[in-house]
Amino acid sequence: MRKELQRMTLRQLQVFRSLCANLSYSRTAEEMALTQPAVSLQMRQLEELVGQPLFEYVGRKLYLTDAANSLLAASGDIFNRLEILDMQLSALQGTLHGELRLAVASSIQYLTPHLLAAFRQRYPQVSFRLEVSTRSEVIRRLRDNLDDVVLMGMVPADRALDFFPFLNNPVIAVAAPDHPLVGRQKLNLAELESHMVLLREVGSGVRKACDEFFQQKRVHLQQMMQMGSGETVVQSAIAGLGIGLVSAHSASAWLRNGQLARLDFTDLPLFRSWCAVHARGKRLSPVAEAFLSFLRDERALVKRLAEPFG
DNA sequence: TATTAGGGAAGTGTTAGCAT
DNA sequence: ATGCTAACACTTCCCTAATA
Repeated sequence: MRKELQRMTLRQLQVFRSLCANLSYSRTAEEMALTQPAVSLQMRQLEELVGQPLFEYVGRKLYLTDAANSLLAASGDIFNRLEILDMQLSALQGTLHGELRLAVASSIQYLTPHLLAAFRQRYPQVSFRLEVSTRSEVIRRLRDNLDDVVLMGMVPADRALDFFPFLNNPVIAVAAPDHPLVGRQKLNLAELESHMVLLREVGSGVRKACDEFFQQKRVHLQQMMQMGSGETVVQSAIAGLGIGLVSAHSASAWLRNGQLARLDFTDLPLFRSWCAVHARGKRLSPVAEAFLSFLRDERALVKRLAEPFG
């Protein structure tokens, strides 16, 4: 490694990251409680160590150079590592504290807060940053290493991922209480072919599971509408648009209060699993490790938490 | 808005002297 | 040998004021 780089200080990187975010020397100075010349000087010295310019002006606007983008990514790693160290040190003193960064696919968003609450009961010093996104967005976040742990169904086949299932994710058929199929027992899947069926959007885990399931069972839907989210499928079913196929976790509240009825198909529910996922080889923080152990070792508790949603 | 100059305060590293 | 402390020099940080 070039000797100069090793003389880079954490202070310089802090200022650098702030400047990258603010794209203004004076705003950075304000944010870091420095004077503006101090920021300017720190950056000039950092540029000297790096051996290349980090910022350039085009007109009045400040832009990052390629070197700055590389440094930004590297400094992100460095500060993440320090955060992990901080957690490790606190774990050595007997308490686990720090932030768990979690991204979840939208269908599991209702259950997640209950998982977090139970986890926090055990580790009261832990805080959370929760990101709720679509399945494809969650996959992108996994690739960009933006979170500690991801919860999703239908984990993409990718060798670079480590995952394990921690909870059943039943996909059920629901409809408005006045739907003609409500009340009939042991329905055959072929019945779906003569009714309007509401499905999640392509790319969602539930949709992927349904498509594979129908193909396997040789069911060919005649009338189908695609909705943008589990929430919308549920609301469309309530509104009487048709039969919705959704994760039981997203329909439970409306099943309980009677706005939705569950249809009794012999081949349903379709059992999939919720999985905890992270990039293989990722250095997990102690908090992330503890959360994964919690999901892995406390199946009974997790299952109990999920019951109101099943 | 960014840079430069000059200076005080704080931090860091080196050395020597002493104790264990 | 090893560890601790104090003294000193050097470096770094960040300020104000002036300037491009």
